Amino acid sequence: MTVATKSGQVKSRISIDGIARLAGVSKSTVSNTFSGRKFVNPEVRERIQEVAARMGYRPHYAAKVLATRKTMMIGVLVSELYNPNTSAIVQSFEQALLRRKYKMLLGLTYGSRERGIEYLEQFGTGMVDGIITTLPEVPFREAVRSSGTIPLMVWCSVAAGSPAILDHEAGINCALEHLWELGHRRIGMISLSSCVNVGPVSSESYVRFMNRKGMPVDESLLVGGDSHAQSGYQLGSVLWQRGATAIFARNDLMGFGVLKWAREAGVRVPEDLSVVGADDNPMATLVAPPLTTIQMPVDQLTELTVRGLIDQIEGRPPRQQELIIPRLIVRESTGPVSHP
Amino acid sequence: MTVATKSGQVKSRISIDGIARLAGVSKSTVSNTFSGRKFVNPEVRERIQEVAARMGYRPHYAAKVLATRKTMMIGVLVSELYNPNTSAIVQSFEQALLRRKYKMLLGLTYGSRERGIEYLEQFGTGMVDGIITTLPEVPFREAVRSSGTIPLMVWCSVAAGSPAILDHEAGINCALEHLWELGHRRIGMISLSSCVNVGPVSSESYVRFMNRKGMPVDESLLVGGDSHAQSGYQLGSVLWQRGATAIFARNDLMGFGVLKWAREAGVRVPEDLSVVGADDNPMATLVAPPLTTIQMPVDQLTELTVRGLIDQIEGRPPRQQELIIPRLIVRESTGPVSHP
DNA sequence: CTGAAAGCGCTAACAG
DNA sequence: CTGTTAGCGCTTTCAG
Repeated sequence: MTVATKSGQVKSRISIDGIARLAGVSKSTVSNTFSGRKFVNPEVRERIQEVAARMGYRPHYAAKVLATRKTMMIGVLVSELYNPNTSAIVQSFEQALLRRKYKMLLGLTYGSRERGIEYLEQFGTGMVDGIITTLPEVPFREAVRSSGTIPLMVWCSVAAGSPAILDHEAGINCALEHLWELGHRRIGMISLSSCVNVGPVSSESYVRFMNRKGMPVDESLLVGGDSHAQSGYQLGSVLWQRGATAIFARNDLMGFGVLKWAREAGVRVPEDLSVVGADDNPMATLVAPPLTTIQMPVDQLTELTVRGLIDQIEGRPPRQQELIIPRLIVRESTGPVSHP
Repeated sequence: MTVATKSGQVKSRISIDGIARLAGVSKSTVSNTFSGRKFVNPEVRERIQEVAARMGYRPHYAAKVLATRKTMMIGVLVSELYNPNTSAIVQSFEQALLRRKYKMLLGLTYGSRERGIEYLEQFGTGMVDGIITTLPEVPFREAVRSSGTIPLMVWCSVAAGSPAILDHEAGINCALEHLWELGHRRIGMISLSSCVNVGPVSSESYVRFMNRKGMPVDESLLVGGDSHAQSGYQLGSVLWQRGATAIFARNDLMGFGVLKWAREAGVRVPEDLSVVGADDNPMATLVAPPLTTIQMPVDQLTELTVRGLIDQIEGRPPRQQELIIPRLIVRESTGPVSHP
């Protein structure tokens, strides 16, 4: 094909035939020297490479894909990048993928189911070799349906037989136990309202914990947030008014929000109020005070899901699902209850 | 092509020929009903759509690309997603791109020139219709060379005739003027050491500013950071020891770092020390105290560069370059000098 | 309005 | 070890 550039000259992207002709060999030989799949006489190989370099030849991606049925791309779907933890996940995926020579096609949906479906359908046209979705708003079965026959992995989903899942209940116990030991008895929790795919709901774990401690549960201490700082900011105030001496936010961003509210309201953390988050968000050390949190071992989780996906793409049998146990990271936002 | 799934059944991805045969029409008619480029008899069209739906047909991406030479993908290159401001940029690109039906192939380089080149070369095989790079470590000319003939836009670059650039000097003046008015005379600045493509160096602007004020400049107040919070953390201490009463960090992440250091060192912000950042990082309202900063109008910048790129892809002439003037956003990290 | 045929650029048997 | 020959699935003239 020839392309006219604005400068008026005509640049023609040279193809494998051109190189073959110029080097006086056949297409297959050129193909072989580039793919390295077959041995090519060093002399001719060099000649070919020389010509290719001179002409600025690059094997055309789509043509290769069409012939080999391999795109070496993976579609990754997340809601948005506003949460630094999500960015960390995306970044970690990119690394895990690149290690295996795959590239990442990133789709953001901003919580829109429609957009998610749209992306899945497009990915399903053979745009990618596999898909990873973290979308809470589109359940596994539907994701599979929209994407067609492409291998698909859903992030930390209980339902989908994903290769790795986080033991949320263990994480919750971990946080609650920490607070309990510091003497807190009125512990507020801000859970994530919209979390499909994630297994048992946080509040159930909370109730179980309190039962185990022989403690009656005050339902008014259990509220649902939308994952953004803003909702921590609002709910922090609510929970404080209801007499909480500690707040467990189910993600760090909301934890940041309660920290911000506390600061403005003049309640001291951790002297007056303890707060723990969850994620181990990259920013958790930068807020004031640095946030105690339940760690999410991002790299481990992404590595396992990518490995699982590639296994599936390459036809290997699925491995045992791994249950990742989160750990507590104590920083400065938690301390003993003050007894007035 | 047929694919054997692990369940033993054979799923064959149906192609346009299959649909044509089943619907009793020719390939071109099927093609036309899908692309909508030509009128197709409603009856026939419906029959085709019915068959296609029943068979789960999807036009194959690579084949279409090969035939049309349009990938509808744009490669975006950034160093990493650790800085929430970078994430905001990426997110903004995704939106601007999606609005025009383009998808985003995201490459991260972690500051590695090699990785950047590698990505550019791969993009250059026809994987994308255009490229946007924000990489400071690979200069425009080299980026063009590695990517071949693909349209390429570099983020806010002075050198590259990009459609939008930030007026850095104006931003610096803005910050400095604000501090000056608050009575600060010993103002430390943490600039970004590795910023190619970005125009005049920050320290020069600083010197010009001070000259204008008739103020001798103390070179020891000018230090270079690496853009991460850690370097703000260290350099904050250094600058404080050198007697700075205010610090201007050339990005918010470093600003967060000096805030963190100050807090640990017991220096109060803004009573003892004022700090201003630059970016208007999404996290700037969440740190304590909320950071005064020089705004980077991310959406505007991305919209302009995307528009410029698409213009170039579709052969439209380049438009006038726009100079974006950043503005000051005053929050709580700056205040009047204290005179001891 | 619909069909036939010729590619797009590359790979993959299969011969030589 | 190298060349020949078919496609991969879709678009696109160009006739009918």
